[in-house]
Formats: sequence, structure tokens, C-alpha cells
Amino acid sequence: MEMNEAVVALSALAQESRLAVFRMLVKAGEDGFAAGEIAEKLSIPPATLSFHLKELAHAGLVLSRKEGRSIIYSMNSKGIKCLMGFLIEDCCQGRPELCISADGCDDAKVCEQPNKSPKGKRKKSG
Amino acid sequence: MEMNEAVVALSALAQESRLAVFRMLVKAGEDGFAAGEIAEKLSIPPATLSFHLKELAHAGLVLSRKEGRSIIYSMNSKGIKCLMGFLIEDCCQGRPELCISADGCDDAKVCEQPNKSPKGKRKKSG
DNA sequence: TGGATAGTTTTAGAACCATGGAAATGAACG
DNA sequence: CGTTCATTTCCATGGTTCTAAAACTATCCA
Repeated sequence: MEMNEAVVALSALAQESRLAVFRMLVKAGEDGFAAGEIAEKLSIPPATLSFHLKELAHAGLVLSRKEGRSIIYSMNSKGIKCLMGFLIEDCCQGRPELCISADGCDDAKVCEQPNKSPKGKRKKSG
Repeated sequence: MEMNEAVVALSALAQESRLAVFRMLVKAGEDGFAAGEIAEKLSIPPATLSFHLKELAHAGLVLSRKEGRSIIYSMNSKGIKCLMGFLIEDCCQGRPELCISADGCDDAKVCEQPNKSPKGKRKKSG
């Protein structure tokens, strides 16, 4: 995987709704979920969800197939494998043991940021 | 690592300049690089780089220390570890072998799937 | 054929992000 | 103490992303 693809994949996951969708699809495995089911379970309006699903598909992180009237989305394991491969090779110098160990990640926030609010909810004016 | 933190970390890496900076710092290891060196080597104006370094630091992916007049940035291994941990746990169901194998990632783009998605109906051949 | 269901595309506005020059900061050196 | 250098902050600008209603396509059933 080259850098541009990695940026696309990371961008796809770097959004609350899309990350939630992706996690849901990973849990679902090969079966996946219909777009409507995802929309309902995550309380995302269909049009908005469709936009996000397109992003995930474009990034190669999800696959879609048709079943009757529904479109079933499922994770693309190749996509996440390649992204993980990129991160391990290019960001961990090919030594997974340097990167894979989530010890202490629950204790405290990795990022020490007292003031700034994390992105997620955007502020509405008024 | 919880989802919000993961989104912040992924957002930080989901940008070309920042990903380039991060990769450079990973290669540099503990030694790191001064901000000025990074700016020069990656041809990023100092002000712009400073903005990106702040994002990376905010996400817990880089650390900074002072040496003489320079500020040396280096990777925060805890940050990338926690992100990887999150991805493996939440996106790979805790089974690294499902995710870690970059076979075939160089052959073709992941996002151009042989299995055509149903959205491409509007393409004309001529 | 006609109506209901399932999803997508279009569209528009608001919020957010990236960029880079100029000025400010602040530590190190003489 | 003042100069110098490395870096950051300030700020305006232009571009991108997110959201969601409305319109549209495709499928199924009677």
C-alpha cells in the first residue's frame, strides 16, 4: 500500500460515524448488514449513511453486495489488512512487537490536552 | 483507547504532510528531528509544519523535547501502540492474524475491487 | 401498471481544515 | 544586556467535509 491509499483509508476511519459503521461491520463478519439496518442501529439518516458508506467503499474498507432490495455491506478484510500492513511496515519499522501492545492505554489518555475539545461533535451556531 | 481518541489519532495520520512527518520520525527513532530539519527535508513552510506537529502532538503520536535552540520531535511509541491496539481489538476482533498480513497489497489497489459495486451504473463506455 | 420499499445521488449551507506570510516569542550565545 | 536564530502564534483565505432534505433509480408484490 502506498501513502496516498493509506491517507484515504485513514481518512475513512477518522470519522466517528464511519468508525462506528466499520466496527459494526467487523463484528458482523462476512454476513454484514443491510444499509437500512446500519442506519437504524446507529441512528444515522439514510442519505448521510450512504455518503459515509461510499467513503468506506472508496477506501477499500467495505464491500457491498445486493440481496433482493437490500444492499448488504461487509468489511473488506483485504482493506484493513493492507492498512495494518502499511502501519506496521512504515510506522513500526516492520517490527510488530514495537507497536502491538496496548498496555496502559486505558489508564490515561495518550494525548495530554487540557483545553481543546476532541473532534466529534461539531458546534452549532445559535 | 476509546473511540474518540482513536478518531483523533486517525485524523492526525489521515493527512499527507502529517503522515510523511510521522513516518520520518518513526525512521528516526528516539533521536527524532528538529522542527527545522523536518521542514527543510519535507519542504513544508515552518508555520505550516508547526500546525501539523501540533496536531500530531495533540493526538499523542509525537513527543517534543528541547535541545539547545532547537525543538526535537520524536515518535511517541505509546501513541502508535495504543492506536494499533485499538485497531486490532476493535477492528480485528482481537485476532491479529485476521488483520496482519499485507499479502497482495502491492499488486493492485485495494479500493479498485474486481467485484463491481452497484453504484457504478452511470459510467458510459464511449 | 401502480404502489410500497430500499438505497443512492444531488444539492446547499454551515463548520472545519490547510496554508503561509508577518509578527511575536523565548532561549542561547557573545 | 542585547542580538540571533528556531519555532510558534496570529490571521486571512480558499478548499474540503459533514449533514440531511428532496428527487431519483431499482426491486418486489398484487
